[in-house]
Amino acid sequence: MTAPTRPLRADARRNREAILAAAGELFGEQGDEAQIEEVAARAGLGVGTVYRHFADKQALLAAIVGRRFEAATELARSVDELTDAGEAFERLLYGYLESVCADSAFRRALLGPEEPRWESIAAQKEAFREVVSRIVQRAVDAAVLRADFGVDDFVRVTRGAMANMPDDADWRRHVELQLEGIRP
Amino acid sequence: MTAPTRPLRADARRNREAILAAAGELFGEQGDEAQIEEVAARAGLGVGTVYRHFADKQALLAAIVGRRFEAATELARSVDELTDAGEAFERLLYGYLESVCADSAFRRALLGPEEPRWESIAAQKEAFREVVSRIVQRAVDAAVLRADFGVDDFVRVTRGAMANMPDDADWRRHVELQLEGIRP
DNA sequence: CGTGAACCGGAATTCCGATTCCGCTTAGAA
DNA sequence: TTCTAAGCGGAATCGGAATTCCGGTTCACG
Repeated sequence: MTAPTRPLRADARRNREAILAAAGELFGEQGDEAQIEEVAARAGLGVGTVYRHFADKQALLAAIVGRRFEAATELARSVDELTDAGEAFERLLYGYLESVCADSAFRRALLGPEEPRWESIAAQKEAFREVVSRIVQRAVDAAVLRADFGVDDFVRVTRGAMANMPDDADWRRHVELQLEGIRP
Repeated sequence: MTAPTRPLRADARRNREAILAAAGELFGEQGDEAQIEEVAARAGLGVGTVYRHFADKQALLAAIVGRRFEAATELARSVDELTDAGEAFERLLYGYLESVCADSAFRRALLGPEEPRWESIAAQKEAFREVVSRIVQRAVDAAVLRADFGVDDFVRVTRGAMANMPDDADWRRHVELQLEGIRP
């Protein structure tokens, strides 16, 4: 598949990071409305350079969102170490939602419908889902969550909270209400 | 304010309705992505005619969304007639959500942040909110809802459900879970 | 150093949907 | 029936953002 690509030249690698950093900030603030030209400017580069590293805007967006998923998966893995299933679940829930709250591109990617648009990060999504699934199952077994609660419900609850972002007080209140409803 | 506008010519009135009908369908299916040219085509008219009736795309969108709000308010008023406060609340909740589910432009207008964009329908929104407020209050007084439940929570819960649309099974399940959480 | 493959910058181009413009048509008052 | 203000159609224009292109620059290997 991926031909034996020789490593990037040092400056190119640096620039690539600068682009990802700039895009991370801008997409985080403005979602996909942020413009490539602005990303390039914030990275201190020309648009041409952005396009040398990413085929198109969508690819850049996907790179960012993919990273967020990876971070979320890492969070999930780390809370899964906790002995207390209930605590693991709550930490996952809030930790995940906080990361979503902080990035509107991530948020929109999650709230929007599955589109062919996000094919490229299907693997990351799946990885996250798997760990979440495990944590939810543990919480159910520990009778911290109602017996019929499943991963899909986790998705519903979190999407619900996202719909009340970015105001912090707002979504937290909504999560509290929901927590009342998903206990046994 | 509104100058003594003489009534529209018969054909113009008919066309205006055709445009609203076409736009209602298209925006309902595709949200604001639907194109004016398509609206005009479905109404069997030219784009110029659409612009003769509505200043711009946003105005047309607002006209549609405003109508949805009015319908929702009417629904709310009618369930407010019911004696049983609990039933009134549930009928409002589900009735409202069903109408939202059926129209993606309405949904997006509700899910998106308040923008100056929707100024023109502020009155309709406010009217709806007021009736909802009354119904929620009755439900709280009747101890059908937890004492600290307010209109804002109604907004949170419904936004939450919308985030899980348009799949029907999905949002209904989510509402059920939430209902568990908002009872006393 | 000397070279050339990799890179970079950013003006120019492409795309695409909203909006305008104006000559033609028609309802409906006289 | 006539006349004209109100309406209509849709090609042409505008605008704003993505993407391309290519002459000039820079790393890094010999």
